[in-house]
Amino acid sequence: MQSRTPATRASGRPRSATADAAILAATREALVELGWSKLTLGDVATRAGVAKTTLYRRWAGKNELVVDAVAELFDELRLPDCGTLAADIEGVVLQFAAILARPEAKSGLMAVIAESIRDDALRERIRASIVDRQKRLVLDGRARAQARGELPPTDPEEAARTVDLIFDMVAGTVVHRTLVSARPADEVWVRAFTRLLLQGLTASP
Amino acid sequence: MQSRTPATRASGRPRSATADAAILAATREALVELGWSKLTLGDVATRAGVAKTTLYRRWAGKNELVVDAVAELFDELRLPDCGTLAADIEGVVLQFAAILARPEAKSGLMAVIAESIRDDALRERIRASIVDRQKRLVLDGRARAQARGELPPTDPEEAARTVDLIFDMVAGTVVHRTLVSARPADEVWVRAFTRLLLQGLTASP
DNA sequence: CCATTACGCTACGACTCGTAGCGAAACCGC
DNA sequence: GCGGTTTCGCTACGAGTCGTAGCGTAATGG
Repeated sequence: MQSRTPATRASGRPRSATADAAILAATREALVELGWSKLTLGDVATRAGVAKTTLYRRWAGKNELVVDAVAELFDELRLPDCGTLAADIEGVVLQFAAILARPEAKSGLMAVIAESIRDDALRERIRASIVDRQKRLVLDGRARAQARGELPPTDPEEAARTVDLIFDMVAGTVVHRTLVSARPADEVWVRAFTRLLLQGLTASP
Repeated sequence: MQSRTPATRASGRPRSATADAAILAATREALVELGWSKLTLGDVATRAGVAKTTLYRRWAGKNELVVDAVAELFDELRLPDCGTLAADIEGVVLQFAAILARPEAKSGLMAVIAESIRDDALRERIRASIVDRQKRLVLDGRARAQARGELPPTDPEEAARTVDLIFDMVAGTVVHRTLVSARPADEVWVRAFTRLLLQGLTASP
């Protein structure tokens, strides 16, 4: 979404909002049927019922389009309040895993992340529209656990550093399980993962 | 490497082994300079000094070629014996992070994993030549730690299940840190990660 | 020496890309 | 209503890549 500042807004025919929605939906549909590599902008345009040139007027290319299409999948992500830190983690990880289980997320997410390695602007777009919203859940969850007394209090500076680490552990582990090991992150697995994350390897069973 | 079973081996001109090495090296070179998306087989062939048709005789396509080229990067991965579990983990994670820091690994690994989502044969190829070797390090490291008495003994069945989880946590976290968060997995970070992995979130500082 | 396989080279149709140009449509302020 | 402005749909285009076929040559083994 390239937000058009009201200052820049001039008179003229406005862009169709329904076209935006149709294009993004068509992109996800094409991701499911064709996957990333065989997805073409011409095909998406046909599916959405718009001209190919309209796509190029709004997005720089395939990468940016897919980022926006996939980002909408993560809109539903919420931090539940289940009473304990363990339950909160299990709840949010299960939501995350459910999104990653959808074929349009699998096909699109890894591909755009791979592309972002040589494209800083794309990485920033992914960070702003996908990653940061996930990281906020970790931040909020940790703050809530400290308020409950489940975690030892730390100074804010130390906490910020740790949140980055925890975030990489949670998101990275679930992504690896789902996309590399290609096995489902179901309730049994999430429980074992949460226990390991909270208690560590050295804890006795 | 499509191993030719000696039974199938017939007479005729043998395939050039030096050509194989030149092609894989050229592939990594192209990955560094062009990245995954702009890498073409015609370009690789030119760099390697072979004909484009030779490439297609040995590999089914871009995906399989890059898997083999990237797999060689992980040959150097070894499990050190540093005396303690914590030191062993830090050592192997630092090696893994060093490989992932190389641009040819960054550009190629995520891309082929993304492709493998819609291609089971490719996923199997990645598993056999890249993932399984990494997982073996976790398996050996855990066995050694139990022999030292650093981990509580578990029955072999339970251990196998846990190794999968630990592997996803270690590999997933390092990959996410390096490729998604795009920050270096240096010694300071690895120490903090190891501590969290061993002691868990609830441990007091 | 002969069968067999790999190699280098060229050429090819099919496809996708991203852009340009055009007329028509939709919205603004006057 | 009436210009000015922007978007839209459509068509067409050169450029680039793909994967394959065909051919003559080079390197093995029996």
